Amino acid sequence: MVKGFLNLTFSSLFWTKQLLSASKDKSFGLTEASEDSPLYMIEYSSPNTNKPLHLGHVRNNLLGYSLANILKANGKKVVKTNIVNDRGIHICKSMYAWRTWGEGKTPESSNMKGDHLVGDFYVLFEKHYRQEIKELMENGITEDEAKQKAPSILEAHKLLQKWEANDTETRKLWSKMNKWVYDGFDQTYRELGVDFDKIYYESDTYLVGKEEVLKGLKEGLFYRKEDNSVWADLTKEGLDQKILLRSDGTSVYMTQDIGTAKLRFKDFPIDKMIYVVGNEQNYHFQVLSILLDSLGFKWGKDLYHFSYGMVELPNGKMKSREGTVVDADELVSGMKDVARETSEKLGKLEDYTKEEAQKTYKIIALGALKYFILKVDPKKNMLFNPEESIDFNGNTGPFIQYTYARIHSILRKAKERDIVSEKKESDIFEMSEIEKNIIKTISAYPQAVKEAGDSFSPALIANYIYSLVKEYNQFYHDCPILSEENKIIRDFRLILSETVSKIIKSGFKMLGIEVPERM
RNA sequence: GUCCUUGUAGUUCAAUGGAUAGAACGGCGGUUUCCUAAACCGUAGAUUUGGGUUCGAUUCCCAGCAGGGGCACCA
Repeated sequence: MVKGFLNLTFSSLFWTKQLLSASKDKSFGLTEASEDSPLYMIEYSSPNTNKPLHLGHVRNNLLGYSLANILKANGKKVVKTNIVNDRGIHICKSMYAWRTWGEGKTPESSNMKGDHLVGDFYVLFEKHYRQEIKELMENGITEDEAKQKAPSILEAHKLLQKWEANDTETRKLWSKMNKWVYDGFDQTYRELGVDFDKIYYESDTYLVGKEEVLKGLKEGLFYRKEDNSVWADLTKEGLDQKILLRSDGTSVYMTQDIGTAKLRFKDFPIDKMIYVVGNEQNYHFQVLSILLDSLGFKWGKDLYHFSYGMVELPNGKMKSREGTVVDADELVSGMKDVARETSEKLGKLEDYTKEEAQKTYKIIALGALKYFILKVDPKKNMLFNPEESIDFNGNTGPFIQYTYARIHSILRKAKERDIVSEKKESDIFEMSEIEKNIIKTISAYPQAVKEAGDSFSPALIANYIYSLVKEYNQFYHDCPILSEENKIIRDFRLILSETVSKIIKSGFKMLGIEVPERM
């Protein structure tokens, strides 16, 4: 007993038993889903189709994908879903700009990813729009009025109305441009290594939401104002009034989310619905939960808003209008360049073919990016400095990948020398403190997985893996493995190393990060 | 204005009410005839302020200060 704490020591035999049980278990720390496991649906990504994905989406995508893996590892059934906001004024702005100034440009003709092309027209729209507002204001019109009366915005609204009225030509243009965007998104998703089991489109769900709202109106849950708009009164819940249908009858974000939710629960036997959406929408989801509940959906009350923090840049928030966004595609390709340069400088992969090397650069680049983002508590805002943030040394993805690669280098050599380590309990040697510590950490893996699942936190996995690797590197530095003459100790250390690498791979898989055999 | 949220080394991040607040980057100083030095070791350096609860508070409560976000017929 020291200062009221009970300090226990265990024998080497105890620790070898712990290690062997972890080593022999093929899915150590993981729980398989069974027939009656609950089904979790996770919505993430949820892009608008008027611009390419940026750093904020990257955090969302990585968190959503990782969360899905973590829940699977905890024995849940998981359906990953994406709600694509494919309709609305934003895409109409791009459509108007393309039709007006696009000169028939296509992704092929301009050699551009479709999402970037469409995004450029959105920016072009905003530029013209701002100019028009400025001119109107110089003619003595108030800012509010100018924003509504500018010719560009009137045209965009006209397109939106035509879209809602199913105008053939408008729908054709809309389909064409959205298709460009989807091709671009698919490429980015593939690059990031994220995927979905089921994609919903708001153009398919908004009418369902509208029906629900009108039904609620009939039942007296909502009320209609003189101007024909429909509202929910949430003052009883301590909130305010919320608009559900505009005076022209068109639906808003909230309405669409109600429709999407209804469709999803019709399509899947969902036990828990998780929305991976930024914390700027906390209020929205609070309201959505109440509205779904009052509309009689029993699952409304316990929907879970996985509310993550914003990604900030050194000079503040990302603002698309001010051009201070970090583009997802550029980010990834920049990371790959740095990975390649670093690797070439160190001369590590000289006997690799170009393809093999390229593949490894990608694994390292994405490892760095993903780990950097996922190691931070999802709930908190995080700062991203494009110049300094992504490092390959220290507490980083590549540091952990490097440890994995070194272990596998040893395991390859062991194989070459036909060494087959005997997996049997033994206490005939004195284990070092660091070896005991590593086994202690290994034994804590199942608990770490469980806690990450309970608290929906990829950061816990990242931090766990880091501490394991930190300990292992110390051991690697201090203790000979293959060159250890005592075969019992050598085999023990091989098993220890192999088990650590297995956990690195398993934990990183949950984070969506791959590990290289060499680097 | 109102509601929510965050303040920890120079910087970016950790820390279930519990032992000496833990890392990384950056700084300074070391380690390579030895399984990958993208590694390892040493060193200096921090809980926003003031109250309260508690045997014990970075953690819980109240107030101040500072940052971020919400309160749209945007999504």
